[in-house]
Amino acid sequence: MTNDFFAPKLLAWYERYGRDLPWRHTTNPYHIWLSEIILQQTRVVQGMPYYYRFIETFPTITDLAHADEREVLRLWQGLGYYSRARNLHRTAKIVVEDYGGIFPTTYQELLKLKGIGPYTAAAIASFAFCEKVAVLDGNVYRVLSRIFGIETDITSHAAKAQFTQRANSLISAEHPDLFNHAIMDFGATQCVPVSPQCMFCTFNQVCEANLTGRQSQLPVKAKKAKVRDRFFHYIVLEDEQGRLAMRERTGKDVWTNMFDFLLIEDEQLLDWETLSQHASLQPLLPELVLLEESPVYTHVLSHQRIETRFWHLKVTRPLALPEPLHWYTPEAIDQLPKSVLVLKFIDQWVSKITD
DNA sequence: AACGCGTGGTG
DNA sequence: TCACCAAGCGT
Repeated sequence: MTNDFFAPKLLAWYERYGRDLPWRHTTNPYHIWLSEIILQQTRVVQGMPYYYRFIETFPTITDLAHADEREVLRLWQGLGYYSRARNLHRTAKIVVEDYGGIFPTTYQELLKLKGIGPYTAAAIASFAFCEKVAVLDGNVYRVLSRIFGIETDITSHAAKAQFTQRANSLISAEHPDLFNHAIMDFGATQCVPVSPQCMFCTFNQVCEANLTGRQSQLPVKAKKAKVRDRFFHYIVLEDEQGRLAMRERTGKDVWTNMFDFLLIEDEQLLDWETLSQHASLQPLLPELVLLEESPVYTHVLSHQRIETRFWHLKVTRPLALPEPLHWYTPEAIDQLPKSVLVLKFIDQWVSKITD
């Protein structure tokens, strides 16, 4: 199929079958930026409520810039990939402080901002400023690899260059914004990864994958590495006023700047006999009574599988906590950003104390 | 330049 | 149970 034929056909499909999504009714770069960050590696249904909550809580980028990172992370809680929230906040501050609150308007300028890579820069540039630059995301890889029968491994750098070129050679000059919305929507709803209904596809007479029955083989994608197994023992200290000892995570591990409990990690799950000999517990043990040993929670991330047991302990006398732990009331805990793993424990703990 | 970074849904 | 997927980015 010729290049000239592609865009009109795609746009005709979009006009009829495109989804009606809130961020498609605006050219406000702040709203578009926010939606694009939320939607990175995230389904529309999962991101939608977060989009509304952020717009409501931070109506302008200035409001976002003036917030505490903790508040931003708390609002992001449950969405995952939390560096997106940290970078969102950093970039909001930079735009407000260094750009006078005015979002950069070109692909090249947008690329300089933290958290904005090639995909997001193209999305904002085209949707907010109608720049003629093609987006390249998982949908676009899939659609182009199938229609044009491209067998390059899409995780490779060669593929990135090849598909970028191809997409930019196809993009509509009159409606680059609509074209980008359309090709992603087409991938998301028609040219789906598994069992696409090619019978009803507007491209089925020209699609290389359909014509040769290779839908399930395209796009070609290298296998991911196996996930790592980890074993967490969370020591949950509760004082006589019903407060819990929590700390902010630091470093480059998962859940940076989010809150959890005193953590003992090992190569395997340990029983209390062994766990209680751990050095970090020795100064505390004389003041502690073991209340409950939770079942094992298996928390699966894209790259790790974390088996966790929570050890709920009560302190019998006022206790000076070792840094960086601090006591938090249930109300304070609610305001802290927490991983879903920690949330699961907190939720059953709260339901227990409130009967 | 591979790898680390979440969560929830699906077949 | 498991592999794979969902609008990627930073290092």
